[in-house]
Amino acid sequence: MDLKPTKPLSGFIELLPAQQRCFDECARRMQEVLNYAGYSRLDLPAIERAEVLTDKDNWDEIETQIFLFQKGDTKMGLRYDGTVGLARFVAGHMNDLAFPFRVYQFARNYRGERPQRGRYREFWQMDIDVLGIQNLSTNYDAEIVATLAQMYESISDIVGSVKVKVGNRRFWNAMFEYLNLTPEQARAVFILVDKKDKISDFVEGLVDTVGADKANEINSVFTNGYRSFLNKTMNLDAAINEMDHFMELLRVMGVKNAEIDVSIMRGHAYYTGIVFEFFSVDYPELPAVGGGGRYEDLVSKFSKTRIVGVGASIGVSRLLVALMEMGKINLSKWERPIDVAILVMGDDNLQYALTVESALRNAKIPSVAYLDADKKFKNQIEYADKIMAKYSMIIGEDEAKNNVVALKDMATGDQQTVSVSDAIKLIQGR
RNA sequence: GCGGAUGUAGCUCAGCUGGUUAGAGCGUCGGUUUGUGGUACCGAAUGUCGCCGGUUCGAAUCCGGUCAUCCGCCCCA
Repeated sequence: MDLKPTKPLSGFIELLPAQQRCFDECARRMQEVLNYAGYSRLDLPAIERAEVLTDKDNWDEIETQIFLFQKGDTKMGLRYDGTVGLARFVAGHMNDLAFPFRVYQFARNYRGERPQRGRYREFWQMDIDVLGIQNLSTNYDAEIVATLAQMYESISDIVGSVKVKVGNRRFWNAMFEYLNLTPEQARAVFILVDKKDKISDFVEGLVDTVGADKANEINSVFTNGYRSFLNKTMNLDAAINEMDHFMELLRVMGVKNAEIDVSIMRGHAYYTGIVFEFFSVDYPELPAVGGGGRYEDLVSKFSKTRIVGVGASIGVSRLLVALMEMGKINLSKWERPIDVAILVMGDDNLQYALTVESALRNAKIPSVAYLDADKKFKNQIEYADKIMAKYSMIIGEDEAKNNVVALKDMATGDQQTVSVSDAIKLIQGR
């Protein structure tokens, strides 16, 4: 008989138990930060109607990378991020929500594209949004960045520290207006700036697109700084002041490692103002590990009410799984879930062993009994060793008869015969 | 969709210019007298050498195709 493959599909992730415990702990800490920051969790369906996931505006971008399928006459697909579902949800439950609405999702998302390092077809993402009706102060933009920074900080002992780079779409729109670019030129420059760090012929590209003079001015944003465009137009002033105010708020909220980098654009069509991306300081080879920005009219395809907001996401898989695959996360503290292995010398002693196991578990000591009680002792203690139990508790005829256990410290090899209650005290260090 | 690399045991890989029954380490299972592990020793199981075709007396090895995986590009998080 042909054996079927044991590997998951390309781009899908499986974690080993210790890795999963580490992942869960990181997720727990980040969600704890969100709870204190007043965010409610939303757990939406992974599958949405195809018409919800796609529309004519972004069909070309999305159609090639989305998992689409059909049941009967219903076309559906797997969500590729949290934003679309959130927009649908908010539009449908506006009466039940209080705005500004702070909300997060921690969920698997799916992209059908070809995988590469740090990019998966199924991945966990933490989506964080603040939504307002009609208006929402850009102060929330700063607050959400501060919240993200705290989330990263909460796991920095595991994944290292991050820095955040801040850009502004509004600044570039004002620039394009100031330079009188055609929409086609603006779009081309936008893409060039977005890719600036990746390409070597940035300036040449600008010259080809807008001519030498304007290319020079655009490039001077990076050589002389964005503030050199103050006092040119009202919109430029507004955008520049917005960035400076934003950075001032980050400073007040204690965000470290924040800097303006106007080349941060983010490809998404829906961002309209401040945008930001988080990068690993300790592992600069990783792509952005999170980011987001301000958007307008998110909900317009579901509702006539104008909803604006600021959203961000943390690529949890990208960050954690990539580091695990690189061997950069010390998993030793996640590899020891069990404190006590109860070794049972023969079926006759099983019942007593089970009462001991219950006593340990009631005392909140993670413990497992080796229930193949007729297996050789050697196999049992090898198992205790393999799961890295701190203690073995050996239960044979004598122990069962006298209501005691032989407690063995697996690191030192020391062994003593004590009552169950004394064993619990010893294990708990009292 | 495009380009590059790689497909041999559960895992990591070795097999030089084609030559009989295909190897190592790790892991798994068993054993070194059946209440003492991490070390050591002995033994065992497991492969149609990714798939199809071609060249050849003979192919894991050479050639073509195909599929898959990884890396990169496009695009994106």
